Amino acid sequence: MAGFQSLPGFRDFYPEDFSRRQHIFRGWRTAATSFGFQEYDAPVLEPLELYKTKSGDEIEAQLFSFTDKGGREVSLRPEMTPTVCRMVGEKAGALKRPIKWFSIAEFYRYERAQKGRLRAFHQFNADIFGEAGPEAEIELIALLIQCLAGFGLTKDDFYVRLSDRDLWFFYLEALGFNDAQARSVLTAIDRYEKAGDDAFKVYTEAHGVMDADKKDRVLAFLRIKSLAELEAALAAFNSEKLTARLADWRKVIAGVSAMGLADFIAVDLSVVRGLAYYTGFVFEAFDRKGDLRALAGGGRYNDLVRKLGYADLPAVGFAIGDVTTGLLIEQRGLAPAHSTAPQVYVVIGGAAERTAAFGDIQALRAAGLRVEYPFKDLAFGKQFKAASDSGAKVALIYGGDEVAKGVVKLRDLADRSEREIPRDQAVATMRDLLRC
RNA sequence: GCGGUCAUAGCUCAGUUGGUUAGAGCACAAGAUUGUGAUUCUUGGGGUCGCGGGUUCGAAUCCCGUUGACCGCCCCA
Repeated sequence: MAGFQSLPGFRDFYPEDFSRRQHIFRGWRTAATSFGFQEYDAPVLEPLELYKTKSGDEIEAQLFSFTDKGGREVSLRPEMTPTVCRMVGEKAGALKRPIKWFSIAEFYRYERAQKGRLRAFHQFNADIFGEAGPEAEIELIALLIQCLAGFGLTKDDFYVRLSDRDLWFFYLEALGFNDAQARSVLTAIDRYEKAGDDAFKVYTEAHGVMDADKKDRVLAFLRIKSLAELEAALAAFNSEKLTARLADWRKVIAGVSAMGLADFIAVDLSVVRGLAYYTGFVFEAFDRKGDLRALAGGGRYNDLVRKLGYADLPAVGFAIGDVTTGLLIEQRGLAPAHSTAPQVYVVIGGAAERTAAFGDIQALRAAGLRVEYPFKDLAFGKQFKAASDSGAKVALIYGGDEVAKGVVKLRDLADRSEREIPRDQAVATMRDLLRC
């Protein structure tokens, strides 16, 4: 193969691919605006320091970073959260609360590409700033569900696992773990589903063998599958912190249930999410069959805006990726066939008829209809095949007889019925027929 | 960053122990068909066999390197 390849992990979007991508973006945007979120955008290139401050120096290995011609250390954005925190932080004093924003943007990570994970990908991000209570979680979880359900995906296709980092810390504290030990336990929890008992190796190396009774209680917590089980597990502890967290859990579950979305969510404390800046509820969406990577992930990050140098502003947010979402839509056969097909295909008899047709074609297009016609004179048979292949609903036929009579023949391409309409009513008739 | 599998037309693939000019289906284009589309038939364009080197009289085929894709590990904001 001569010529050039695209860079590893980067994709070309041919019209068919682009059409699928637009379908996904449209679904996300429709969901977000119906929830009252406002769209924003930001630079693709940011100071490297922004990401190091948020995630630590190790993050640089995973970034598309370089030194620009002015000697600045910069990076293509690997995520939106630090950027949106900056934007909100800069104007925090002037923004009405709650701040509900979303974006659809491309991100870049210097990682080995795998199924469902590329070096350049798009994400939908939604965040709520300025609301410390679980009302923000209810709103975002409902939006996350709608961002997938809007494509026709159901509770049998995906679900949202809900967990809570604060709850874990309070629970581990009540069991007698110190802070360093608790962090190490959470790392093990994160790996437990995949690695089994080996997940505790790091803990054992750092803090010695865990007391068998404590470990049982950690693993029991991990297996909790419902709010009722959670309440039962915590009943024995007389901890104000745990009681307060439990009250928030009841609010979230009750709110989501009242929206009729209970079947989409599962209590699953095995979700703790890798990086440590999450401060409360965390959640991830997965496909039910479990053969894809996570569809979406998010959680509360109350300290991040302050950590970046701005006001103390509570926040919760999530992101959905286009790659995994696209794979799931594809797998379930929910991808649309033609989203930008012409509505009208104009069939033209010859050179003289072409002149007549052009006037009407321009008028129809100016009226907002999607209209297509063949560049070259073709046999009628060819033109009807092309009309049918194009996905158009109707054909307008400009033959010698029609033009002479001042009419145009309108053919329904589905049932092949035909009728004549006066040329001067073509635009009005077509607008009416196609409802625009 | 580490390991495994793979790479032939736009797509899916065939190609014998190394042997002449590398094939098929689909797709695309033209014609049969100058006023009616999903059929059929005919014809056509399109390949430096991922790239580079080596072995050989001769390489799509064997060897080495390299690039990319897929799978797993690390990581997953």
